[in-house]
Amino acid sequence: MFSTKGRYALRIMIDLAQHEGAGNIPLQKIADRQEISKKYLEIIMKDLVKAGLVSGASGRGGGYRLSRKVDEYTVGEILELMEGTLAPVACLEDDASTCSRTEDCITLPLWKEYYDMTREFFYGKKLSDLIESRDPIYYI
Amino acid sequence: MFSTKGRYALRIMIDLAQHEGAGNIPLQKIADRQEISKKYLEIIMKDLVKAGLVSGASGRGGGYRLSRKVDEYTVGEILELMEGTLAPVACLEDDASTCSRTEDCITLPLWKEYYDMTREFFYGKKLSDLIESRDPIYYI
DNA sequence: CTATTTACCTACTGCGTCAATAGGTTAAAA
DNA sequence: TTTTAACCTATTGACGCAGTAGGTAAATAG
Repeated sequence: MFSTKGRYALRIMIDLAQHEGAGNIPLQKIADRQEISKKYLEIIMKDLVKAGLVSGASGRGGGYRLSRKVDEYTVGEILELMEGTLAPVACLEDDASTCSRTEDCITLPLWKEYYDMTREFFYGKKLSDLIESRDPIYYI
Repeated sequence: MFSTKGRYALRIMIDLAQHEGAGNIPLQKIADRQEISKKYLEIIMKDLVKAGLVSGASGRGGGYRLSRKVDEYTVGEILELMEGTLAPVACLEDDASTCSRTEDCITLPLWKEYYDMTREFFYGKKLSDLIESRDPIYYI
């Protein structure tokens, strides 16, 4: 199960993408639109800023904006950033301490195959793919 | 991340499959071979028995055995039984109470597609597939 | 220069689930 | 009747998730 952090982060990124060109977006706006506590979103934003996915500006007229073009983000990198890993088992994590059974673990190839499939799936999806499939939002 | 329950259950089923024809397998044997506490395996076995995947026999000469042929189990049903669901988000669970955003949730199709892919993957793998790919084990 | 707006920072916490452990009772066979 | 093994109920420590609370720093408007 994906945690709220990963799911909310994705929704934040989509929200920012949908309001691109509107300058900096205050977090309160996103919180209102997405119906998520602003306080909690702060935690998620911190990670997104730290990783360079978005940039924040303080003060009046401040807020957040995407630091790249919408089609230059993959869903995979967003999820992996927030979840820590997309691996289905600990043995497959980057920093996994090799367990004694690794050599002839009969289930490892299964997990590996699923892991590869998962990464291909999420890294193959661009942020823009999620938005383009929807009807455009018009601002009057 | 899959929990130990799901992963251990799979290893138990593989162990039983590999020792098919040897009558009932006492849980202590499996615990020793898999290096997992017998006490903990009892919990998992209870679920497997309850679901009818294996059958247990008490008393001397007792133990557990598969209730079907090895190629009549899918990895998916074993994992889903132990994990409760394979859904990546709660909204997709069978008993999910529809949330207010379901109608125009922009991320739902993504989760749905991943969920479908996951189920196809694991239900497409038979227990026998995991074993046949390995060198046979010889008993002297 | 001051007030306002906004991001940024550190710390804390309730809650639930995971991963077991403990200690028994029933069933069946030698 | 003793041994073997499954079956059953209860308990527990640790950890992470999801969220709160309360403050400080930065930037702009007036």
